[in-house]
Amino acid sequence: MEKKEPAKQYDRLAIEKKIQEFWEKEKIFEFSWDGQKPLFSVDTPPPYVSADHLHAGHIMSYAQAEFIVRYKRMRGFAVFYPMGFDDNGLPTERFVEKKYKIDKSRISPSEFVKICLKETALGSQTYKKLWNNLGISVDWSKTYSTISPLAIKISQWSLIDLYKKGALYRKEAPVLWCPLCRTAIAQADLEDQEEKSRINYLNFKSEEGKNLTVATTRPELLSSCVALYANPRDKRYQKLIGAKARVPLFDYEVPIRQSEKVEMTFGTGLMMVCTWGDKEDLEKWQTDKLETRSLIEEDGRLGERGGKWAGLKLNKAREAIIAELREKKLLIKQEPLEHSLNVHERCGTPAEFVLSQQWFIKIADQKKIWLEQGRKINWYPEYKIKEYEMWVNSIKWDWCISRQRYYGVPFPVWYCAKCGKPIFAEVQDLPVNPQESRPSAGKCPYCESAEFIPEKDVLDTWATSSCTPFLLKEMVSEKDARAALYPPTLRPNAFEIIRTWDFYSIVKSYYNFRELPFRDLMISGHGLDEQGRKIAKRLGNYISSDKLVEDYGADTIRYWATGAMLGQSLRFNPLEVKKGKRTTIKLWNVARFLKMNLQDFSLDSEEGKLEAPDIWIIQELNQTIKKVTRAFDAYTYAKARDEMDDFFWSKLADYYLEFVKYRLAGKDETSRRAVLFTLTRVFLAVIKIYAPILPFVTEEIYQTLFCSRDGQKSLHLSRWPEPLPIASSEDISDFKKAIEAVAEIRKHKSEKDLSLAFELENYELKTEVNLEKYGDFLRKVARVKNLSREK
RNA sequence: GGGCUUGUAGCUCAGUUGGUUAGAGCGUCUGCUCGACACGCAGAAGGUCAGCCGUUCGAUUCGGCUCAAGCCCACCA
Repeated sequence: MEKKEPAKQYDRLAIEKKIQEFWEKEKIFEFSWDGQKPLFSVDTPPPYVSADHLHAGHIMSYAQAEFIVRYKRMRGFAVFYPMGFDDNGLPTERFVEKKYKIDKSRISPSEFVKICLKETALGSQTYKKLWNNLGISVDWSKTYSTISPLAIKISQWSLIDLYKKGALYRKEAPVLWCPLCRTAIAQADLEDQEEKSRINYLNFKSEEGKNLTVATTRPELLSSCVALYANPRDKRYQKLIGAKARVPLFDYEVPIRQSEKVEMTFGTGLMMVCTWGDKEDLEKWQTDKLETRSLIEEDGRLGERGGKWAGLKLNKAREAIIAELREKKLLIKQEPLEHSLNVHERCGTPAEFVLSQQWFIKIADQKKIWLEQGRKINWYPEYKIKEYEMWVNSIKWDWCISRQRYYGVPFPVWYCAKCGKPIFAEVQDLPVNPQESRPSAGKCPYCESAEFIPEKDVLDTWATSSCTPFLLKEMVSEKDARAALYPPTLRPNAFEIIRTWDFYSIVKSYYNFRELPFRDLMISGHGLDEQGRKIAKRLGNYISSDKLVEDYGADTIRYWATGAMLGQSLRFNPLEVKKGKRTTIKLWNVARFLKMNLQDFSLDSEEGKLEAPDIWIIQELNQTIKKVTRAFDAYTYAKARDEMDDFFWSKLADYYLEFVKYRLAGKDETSRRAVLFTLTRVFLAVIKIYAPILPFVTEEIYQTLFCSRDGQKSLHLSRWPEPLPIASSEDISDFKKAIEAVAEIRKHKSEKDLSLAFELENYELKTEVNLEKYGDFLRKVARVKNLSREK
């Protein structure tokens, strides 16, 4: 690099841009493996296509993982850091529908898919730009898309493998259904939402014609009622158990049954069970083998059984039925009720149960295995495993993976037109789209028929992304590396996808390979606004990530991201960002100082004689290196940053640099050389320990000052610092008294409103310092002519 | 109702394997232009470590309870 006097002010924009281009041009972060180095591979969350929602929280989460990546790279690991884009499935469809205001009934599936693909390409460009600006050291030659042929192939293979192993099955059952998205969904796709509703007391009739009042929040399901339940200990209803009741308005009989689970104090103590209004209904229906009177259609309207209300949407039907009940004096009363509903997390629509044929992966019966596998993973922070365990324990049903949508990974299966049996694609034919091809065998292996019906459903988006641990290695051509890259070392992600991405990955890796999907799991928290609220556009507290990086600079924003311990949420406050900016600039200025003094100096000459401050700073540095290393090893980047700040600001900048200025300006060449030797080595180590957090400014300094001396093309390819050897055996344990003395004199001057440069005529020290040893040093550093000890 | 997390300076957060005066940054205040840095430097003020009870010679730290906040799960008849 050309030798030029650095600009007086740190030009953050220009330098970050320059460094970014340098990394890209020189392919600094490209994966290469010699078969020897230990590998460190990262299974980064493939973000969704819609990049326009990115904010401080995303920056925080990706940066926190990236600190570790940069650290590991410098520790000598061959880092494999690919990036993926999740552009498949429902989230993408929802995004495209909204953005283009598309009514899917008026557009062909292929048209729609085209738009999805276009948006996907746009989205990945946005991400690439942002991550580059932020200094996320991804190997951009290794990117995947979850709708790419490779991803389709892998996730189809995984399914076929699961089918062969008996973990995948198809059945007709009441499944969780989103009436808006018109597809089956899984338990993990549900979210709670508080709802203010009403509980309606309405009259059934007993066989004797007496009123049986039942409380229900969902009168629209009346025509799917299949039983009433009472608690066997409830004296009011004991003699009714086994008898029948007549359903109002629809006038048919249902049995009255008993269950311990019925809360006697809730409502009237009589519970109406429908097929199917909620989980409880489903359970009773299953265990007591109740009649099936399915009602809700796939579009969320009442079906035929709804009588004159058939075809109405559920909420309309509810109002109409309540009106009729009221009119016929069958409605006794209404009470307000607050409860939470299970809604589809993608669209907020209350989930229903709809009877349909779907594909499932067995998970509900193997909770023990999932818990065991979970415990084998290293959780950072450790307590987050509780969230996983709680989720596993709350699983009620197998994982429904078929979606009645068209943008996604197709199911690799046909059904025999004659015998109806599923015929899976051959592994060597993958990827396949059954709608565009036929089974390669040509005929059904069971009945020899040659007619097939292709499966139209696509896979749950998580059924693909849960394959990323074994998809990643497929991007590498070297065979040995492939084998070594599975399972990946680290998975970093935010806590809300523990129950989806992490859990499903554990399931898939277990079924497919009897392996863990990753070794370490880093769970990040959320970025919050200044008041501690979630960041959301509708709250008006949203600042785009592009703007954040642009306004504050990558190093500064990254520094902010160290502010939260792993797993904790972090508020974004523009004022808080200051410290990062100051640190960046301070590093820059120390580099200028060093460069100024190095101009006429060759470091090829000998070391000089180290003096007490030199030994002291090296000792301090060595302690710091150890602490920072330990902290990064434990993924506690916040602690690492604290340690380096403490050394750099309080030891190096505030003290050491002040201690040595007189020696640098002085005539004693031996002393001067000792300073320069110490300073270059110490500062190089400082640059290196800051490199994972502030990669831009440290690289710039490395390039201008250290590149030729340290011998690496980039700081980020250089070796992590080891503690420096100290040749001298001089005991300097009393030097901290000298430091105290300096502080004392500084304080004295400050109290007297004097400049630190002001030379005191006389000063009597309170600090017990060895003046014979450090008197000269103190007189020069603290600027006192006559220095003595207080008597 | 259950689980997890959090509660420390005005604000954002460290910390304490139980031990003299509890730390940082931001903010505030007082000063200071020494050849790295005013995007700076030196200093100061500011805390019943949420509350109560226990264990202990000693508790901010350990245990129990209470209160408050956040997240998740359950409740949805």
